[in-house]
Amino acid sequence: MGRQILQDIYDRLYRRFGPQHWWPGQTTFEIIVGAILTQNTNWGNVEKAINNLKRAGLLTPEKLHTLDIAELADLIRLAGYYNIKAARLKSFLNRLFEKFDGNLDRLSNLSTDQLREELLSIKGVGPETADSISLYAFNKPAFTVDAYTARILGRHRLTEPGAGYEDIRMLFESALPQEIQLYNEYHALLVRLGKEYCKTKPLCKGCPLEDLPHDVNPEVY
DNA sequence: GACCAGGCACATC
DNA sequence: GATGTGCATGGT
Repeated sequence: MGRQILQDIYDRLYRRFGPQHWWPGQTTFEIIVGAILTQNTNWGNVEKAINNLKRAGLLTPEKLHTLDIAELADLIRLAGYYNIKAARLKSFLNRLFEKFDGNLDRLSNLSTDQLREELLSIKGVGPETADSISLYAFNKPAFTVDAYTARILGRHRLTEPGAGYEDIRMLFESALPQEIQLYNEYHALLVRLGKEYCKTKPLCKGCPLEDLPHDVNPEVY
């Protein structure tokens, strides 16, 4: 199963939606912070929280590393789960300063696999966050899977019902050329499709994949 | 006033 | 190894 259908889906999405210009964020560090703050959270709220940090002049590794965790939690309140996320940002920063001298370039020098392992060993960084940081902050070819991706593939019966994160990631990475720009655009397009047509309550009318075999029974996913 | 959102760690079976 | 639960805000 493979290359052909995944390439076809990509082509359909790109023709419909065009380039998505991800990640929405200017600096490497801003992308990392956004990746942690957006865990199970609406992106609009994340932007407000990031703007709070920007306005306070705190959106650098040094400043956030020094900042009191309670003050950090207060600044990111609008992103939800603020106590947990403050702790997660801190655990990333603690690793960055303890092992990499606070220098993001040193993290960037790791190989794709090494970086993935390093990120996954940080408490609060799971597979999706690790891959989105690898791909969008450090330009490594790590295909990023998210809830929309799993839902879309599941509804079109392109994955087994019990497929996990790694299964889906390997599906894409083995079927597609390992190109950073392709991975970047594909994930962003799947999110775009998910937001517009493939929420838990599906709106299949007008979906660019509407004529592919699919099952919108919520029991399936 | 439900239901949802670009997850993750931890407990329990 | 699979499944359930807490974490929290603002938008629809």
